[in-house]
Amino acid sequence: MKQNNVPAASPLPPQRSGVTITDVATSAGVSVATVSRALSGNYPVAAATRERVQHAVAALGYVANAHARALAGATTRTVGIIINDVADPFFAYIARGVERQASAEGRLCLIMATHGDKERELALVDLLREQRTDAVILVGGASDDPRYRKQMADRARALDADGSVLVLCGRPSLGPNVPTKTVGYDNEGGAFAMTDYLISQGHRRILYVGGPQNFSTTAARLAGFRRALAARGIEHDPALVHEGAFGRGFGYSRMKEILATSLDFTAVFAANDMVAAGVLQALEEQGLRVPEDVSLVGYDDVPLANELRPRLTTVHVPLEDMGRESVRLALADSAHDTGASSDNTITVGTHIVLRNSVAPLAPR
Amino acid sequence: MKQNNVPAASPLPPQRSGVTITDVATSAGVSVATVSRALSGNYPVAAATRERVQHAVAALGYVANAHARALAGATTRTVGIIINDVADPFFAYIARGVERQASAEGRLCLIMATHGDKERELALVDLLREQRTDAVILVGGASDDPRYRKQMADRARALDADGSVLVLCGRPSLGPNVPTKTVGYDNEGGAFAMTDYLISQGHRRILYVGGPQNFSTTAARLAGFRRALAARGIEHDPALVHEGAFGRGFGYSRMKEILATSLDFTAVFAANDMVAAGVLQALEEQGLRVPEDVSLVGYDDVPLANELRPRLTTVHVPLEDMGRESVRLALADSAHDTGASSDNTITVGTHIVLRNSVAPLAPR
DNA sequence: TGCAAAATAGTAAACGCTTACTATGGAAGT
DNA sequence: ACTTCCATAGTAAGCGTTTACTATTTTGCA
Repeated sequence: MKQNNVPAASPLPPQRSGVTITDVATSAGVSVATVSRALSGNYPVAAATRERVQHAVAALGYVANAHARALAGATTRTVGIIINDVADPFFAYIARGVERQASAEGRLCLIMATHGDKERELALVDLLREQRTDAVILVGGASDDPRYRKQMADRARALDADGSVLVLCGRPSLGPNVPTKTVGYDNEGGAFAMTDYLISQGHRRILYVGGPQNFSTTAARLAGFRRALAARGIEHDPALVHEGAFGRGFGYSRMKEILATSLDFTAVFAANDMVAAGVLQALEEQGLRVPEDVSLVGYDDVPLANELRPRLTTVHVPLEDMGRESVRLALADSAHDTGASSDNTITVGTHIVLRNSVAPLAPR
Repeated sequence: MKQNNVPAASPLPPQRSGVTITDVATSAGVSVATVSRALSGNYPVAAATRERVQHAVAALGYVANAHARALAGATTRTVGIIINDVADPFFAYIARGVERQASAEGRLCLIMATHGDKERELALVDLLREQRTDAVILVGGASDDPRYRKQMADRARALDADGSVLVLCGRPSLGPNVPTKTVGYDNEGGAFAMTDYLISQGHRRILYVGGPQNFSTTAARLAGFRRALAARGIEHDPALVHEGAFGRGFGYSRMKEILATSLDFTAVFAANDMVAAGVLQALEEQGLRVPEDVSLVGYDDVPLANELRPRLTTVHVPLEDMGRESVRLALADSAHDTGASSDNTITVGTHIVLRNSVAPLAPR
């Protein structure tokens, strides 16, 4: 079907044929400069000329070569975003915000996934650096490995030197002298509020399940959890915290294991909603009712939370907004650096949303 | 914090400083050609020289400019993917497959969202054309508007002429003479199988809810639905099919409306799992039990299906595989065009997965 | 009626890399 | 010891745009 009647020539090399601006210029009978100007519209071109150019463009199906443009011009009109996994709702919603805002600001969006591998993350930042994106947005918690931090800091500096910017979305600063922008949310505060709510419902022995170890997000949530306990004068039992991972699978399997022991608890604080879904299944399979027998809460408030039965009480995090703010902040014209530093940090709020997975502790 | 002690110079122009290959060459005391070769490794370079180059690269934090490389070389090592919405699991899982396979084949992934706007979709294809991506993957069902089809066909040809390729993932062909590749799944067959299953359970009056009108996916699913009915000699009642949209919101609101009428049905076939979730909520609010009072099935088998209660019986579609296959197919070396056309179409299978949302119809 | 100032259009120099060609030096062959 | 070859390295010509400059018309006004 792709055959025309030309006698099959020798196997063509992968010819990147492509209509160029020169073709358009020739076809319209003007110079390439004029074509460029007629298209970008940043320089006066006579109406008649512009029209001829547009006709030629349409006739030839010309579209500019973004790479040539990026090379000659100053900006690539592209932002890069690095997330763990495209299909994980936590990241997907942030990515949606990024994509929407980028698109609203006329930018394309280069997306890459680390699959939780921090070495890969470093490599991806370099890949994005090669692309000369206007910004690179790093999403989600980070490892607290010092070597890794140093390497990332180096990249932040390189990006800055290139006129780009590294924005940390939902992840802690790389240090006071590292040129980055940050949009964060109150992880510790959300965990505090949720824990306090559980306590107010009479719970004292609260199991904390999930979140990778040595990970900023886990650390912050756990800190809020512990602070709330301390604030109410409740002794902290290390046997009740079970770090591990953020997935549904981890929630399920770890809860199964715990259920096989005789650990005593009346509520479970899952490190995020996915973990909560796994925990819920384990509880369900054990014949334990939520919230009658055990209360359960999550974190993030992804749509899934509202589909679970019982509907999950959780901490709402404005994921999409975070994505939007990240690109807004990244693209904010920090050119007029009026000494008074334009704010390089945005913090969005979290709040708990009460649904049906928590019940007051009945006196036993 | 980004302040250093240098007396604030006059407002620097947005200088895209950047270490270039020339800097590396100078620093290593070799020519740029040698640096290029040492890095790409496609031409012999003395070990000692290569080492000096690598030192210089590391010392300067050099990364190649992908745009210059794309301009000079032949490929951009980038694939583009156009989806409806980054956060919709149907698309997110396909996107995950695309991202993973692209990354496995050393490609970057440019992702864009249409928000269901077909004009925007056309514009996005052009944007990707500007980027000279090695392939552009169009995901999900398509409008059957002829004008739109023609425009898309033009773009497919342009892409083909540029040495790129348009791949249709889960969407019908643009016509016999349009150069595209396709990875599809058996929409009609899945719907047929599911409907037949419902019938085998005794259901005769099955409500079909969801799916945009004049949309390829809707048409195919509905076709399978009707064919199954016909095969069993069941009269088709037009009052039972309610097209509209693919979202949870549509499923919920339309089901509410239907429940307010006296329409008679014993099972609901939701156009996809999201719609099913909405339908389920409406049913639940009405005090109807699933599957005791009404059976419910969905389509796609996104993870949500397994979180609903009852767990949703649905049609499994290997979304991630489809994404993977799309890039595999797109990047397959169709250079050795041995007359015998290498296959430009892949079709993945679907199958129904039985869970708990369907019950045999009890004789009333 | 002239002449300066707009308004337009053209020329050509980057932008940072890849790669065909060309050059150089020593190893190998006789 | 003198060619003939390799193995390396360098030169320079693009790749398709943008944009400072420069050149040519027009237009506006005295």
